[in-house]
Amino acid sequence: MPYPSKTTPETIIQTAITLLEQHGNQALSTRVLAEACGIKAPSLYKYFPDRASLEQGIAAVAAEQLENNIIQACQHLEPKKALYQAAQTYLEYAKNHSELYDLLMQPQPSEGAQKALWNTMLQIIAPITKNPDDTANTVFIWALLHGYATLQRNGSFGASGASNALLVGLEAWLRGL
Amino acid sequence: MPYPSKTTPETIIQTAITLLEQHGNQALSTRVLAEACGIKAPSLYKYFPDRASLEQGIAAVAAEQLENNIIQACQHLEPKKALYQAAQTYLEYAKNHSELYDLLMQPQPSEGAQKALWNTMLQIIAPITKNPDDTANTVFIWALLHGYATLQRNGSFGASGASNALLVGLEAWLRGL
DNA sequence: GTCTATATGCCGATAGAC
DNA sequence: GTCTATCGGCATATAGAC
Repeated sequence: MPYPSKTTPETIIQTAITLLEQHGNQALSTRVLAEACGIKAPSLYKYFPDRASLEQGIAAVAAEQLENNIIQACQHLEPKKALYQAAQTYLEYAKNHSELYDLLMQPQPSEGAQKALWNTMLQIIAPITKNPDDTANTVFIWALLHGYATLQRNGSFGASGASNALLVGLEAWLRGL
Repeated sequence: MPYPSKTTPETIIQTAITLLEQHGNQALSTRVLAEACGIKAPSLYKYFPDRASLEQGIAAVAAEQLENNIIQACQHLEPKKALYQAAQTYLEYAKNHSELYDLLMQPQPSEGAQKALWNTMLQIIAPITKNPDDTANTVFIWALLHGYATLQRNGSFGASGASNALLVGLEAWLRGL
């Protein structure tokens, strides 16, 4: 609660993200969020009509972060290198911001949030297959990355790292294209 | 509530699965489950010490169902055909029992439940790569299937089906092995 | 724009009688 | 093995004063 203490939708979302990454979405109640913002719970409703709209705002920020990370990491790389770099960036984001990533990938986020991600993936795939709207291969790569991110987070791979599994698989896929 | 009305852990789990698939895990409270079983909520605690153990029981049943479906569908198929068939069976189960599949894949299910799934996938992959313990490729395939299943369920692929994307990708991957 | 007070509902879990 | 009664807590959201 810095001294200027200006409450805006943006500051609320930022505070929410901080708490979210620490304790998960389910632990983020209106009361604790309001307290962290220096106000009381009912005051939040002056900025967001309900909880769903707050979560949409959070998801939009998360999508933008992930998108920017990928675009920045892949600039000026040749197509295949860009794919490897995008995959690594994607997985790192999902790992380092796992609760935020979970929220972004929930069944009903804002439609635009996931759409932005889709377009980002498409831009990575298109130069490789030389198809500007390669739906099938974009689906394939996104499914692979999302599945790997969540299974790794859940500990489903066991203690063994499985760290290079994705790289090996991607190489095989590229060879077989 | 059939007339014999014998309550056992198994009948409770079966009732829970029915309700779960209709309304999701979050809507499955001890009260509504008990009512569907023809008893009152506190009586459930005679069979399961807490909610977590109930969910473990449910996850175990789900894992067994999925495992059996895959094994049965792939019997006597040559390795690559078996992979295609396993993938299709996996995705169908995740689609037709989406709430149950969600529960199975949650961060903290019984450790054994997901391990059974892992071993099933391993048995599909091993004959293809001729490596009896091919961790890397099993990770790759499982991540692909899980990611595809969840993204499809979330509607992340948009209206366009993306139905053959997985098959096309798998073919490329097999060629590149 | 923030507050107090409250409505209304949900949850998991326990104690103890029968 | 099932019940009634209850504990203690959580949540989202609204009404109305200041």
